Amino acid sequence: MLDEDVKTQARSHTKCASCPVRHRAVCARANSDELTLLDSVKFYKTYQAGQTIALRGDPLEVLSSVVSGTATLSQSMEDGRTQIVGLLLPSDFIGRPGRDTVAHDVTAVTEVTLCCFRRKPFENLLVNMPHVQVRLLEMTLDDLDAARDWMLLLGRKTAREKIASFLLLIAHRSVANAEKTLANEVRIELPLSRETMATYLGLTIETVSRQFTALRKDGLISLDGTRSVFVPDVAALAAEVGDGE
Amino acid sequence: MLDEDVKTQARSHTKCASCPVRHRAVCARANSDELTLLDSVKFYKTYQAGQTIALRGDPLEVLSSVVSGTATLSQSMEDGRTQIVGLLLPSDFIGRPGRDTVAHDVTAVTEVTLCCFRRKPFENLLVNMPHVQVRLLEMTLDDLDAARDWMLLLGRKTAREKIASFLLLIAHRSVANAEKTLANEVRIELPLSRETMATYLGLTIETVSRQFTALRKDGLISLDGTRSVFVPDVAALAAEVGDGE
DNA sequence: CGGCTGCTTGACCGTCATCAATAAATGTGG
DNA sequence: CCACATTTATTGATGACGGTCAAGCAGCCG
Repeated sequence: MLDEDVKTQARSHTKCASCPVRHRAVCARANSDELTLLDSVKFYKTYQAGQTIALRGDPLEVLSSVVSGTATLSQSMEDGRTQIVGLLLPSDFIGRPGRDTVAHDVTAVTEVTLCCFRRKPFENLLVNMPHVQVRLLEMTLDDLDAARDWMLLLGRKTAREKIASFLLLIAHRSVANAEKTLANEVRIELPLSRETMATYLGLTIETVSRQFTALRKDGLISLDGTRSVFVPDVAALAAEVGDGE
Repeated sequence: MLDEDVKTQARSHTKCASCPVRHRAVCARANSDELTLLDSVKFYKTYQAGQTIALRGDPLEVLSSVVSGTATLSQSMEDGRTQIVGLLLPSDFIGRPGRDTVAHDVTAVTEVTLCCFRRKPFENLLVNMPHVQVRLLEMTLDDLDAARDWMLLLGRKTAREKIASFLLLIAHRSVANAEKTLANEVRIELPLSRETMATYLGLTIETVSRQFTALRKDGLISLDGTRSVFVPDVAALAAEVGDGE
């Protein structure tokens, strides 16, 4: 992990009890004893939009949960072709106990605040935190399912279907806070630029842009600026997905 | 899971001690106590090539390890487009403790023998098998890394790169038994048909076939029949991958 | 107001999918 | 073991989808 350029306020602590991701993150099922353990070793860290949080191959010294903001996991080829292999939204876990190097590049796309644990102490504590251990397995399995869903998107879906899938994914994840169900119409605030979306969807920026225009002309979405999307008929957009999600 | 058409010899037991995947599967780190527990509840089951092992949405009653043969995990859209999201080779684990329905279709591509555990008893035993629990998390994390590597392949690689990546993947996995390193030249026995490869690589069968002939004409591989590939210069083939694998 | 960055639109082209016709491999019954 | 049928693989012709290159446009900040 990179330490430079970290804001000074970054290392402020916050009580777990008032943590916005307390009930969704790796600590979701922790009992009070476990929470006390975690609380004693955690520290916050904030990254600015665009900053690199970790690079593949780096020594893996810190594990963390996303508290706020959006980050990406990505994988690159030598010639620069890049694929985002995971979106990291609040409550997502970064890093892998039992491994000593970083497997994928991690980048902040908005300002990101992480709740961090040094890896070794965390691994040692883990044996005394069975609920955390179980939650970690559960979250990893969820990530695996999500990755496999994305493989269908990358391998088989058309550009239009990819965009529709992405919009609905963001819609779902942003209401996940409250209820799990979506209204008939939704306003979505995109956390990603066109370029980042393209990298996530296995497309180019031009194709992403064209598909947004096409969906707008077809009345399936309307745009307010470039980051705010209004979906007047969620079911109609969902019909563009093909299936699966 | 489907019970019909299962061979009668299928439920024969085999001692764990003589199991070919004893040191790589979910039981790899099990101590003798844990192994005794597993041994008491496990049963073998064999599926013929082409048989469906489980379908998405089915109640998830059985977890298992692949003992021999090859199976696929796949995800389909309503119109029939299908993406294979995981190859299941000997030692791989099938199913997910803590979930009650099957997440992906599982299909035998060769004759497959599974070492099965009923889910509920297995989950109950799991709390008394810490080494199995840890191994399961480790294997899940490995699967996640593999899935993410595949996302790069599906999203960004050319057809030629995909085929080269696939050949090397199979080469690596088939020598994983012995040492982890590859010789200068390798003979690969493909466990998959052209069609199944296409479904795995996000291509069509025609494109797969064309790329095989292209690689053959370029002297990077030679074919003996349709399933046996000889790679005279592994490094040369690896140079076709672009990166990553 | 200019300059920057990010987005959109257009013209063109390449890779891979589609459709279609062999060819090779595999299986079956006489 | 060979004729025949069926499945699987290869090869060809053609076209569409999305990539590439390039120009214009919009929002943002000094």
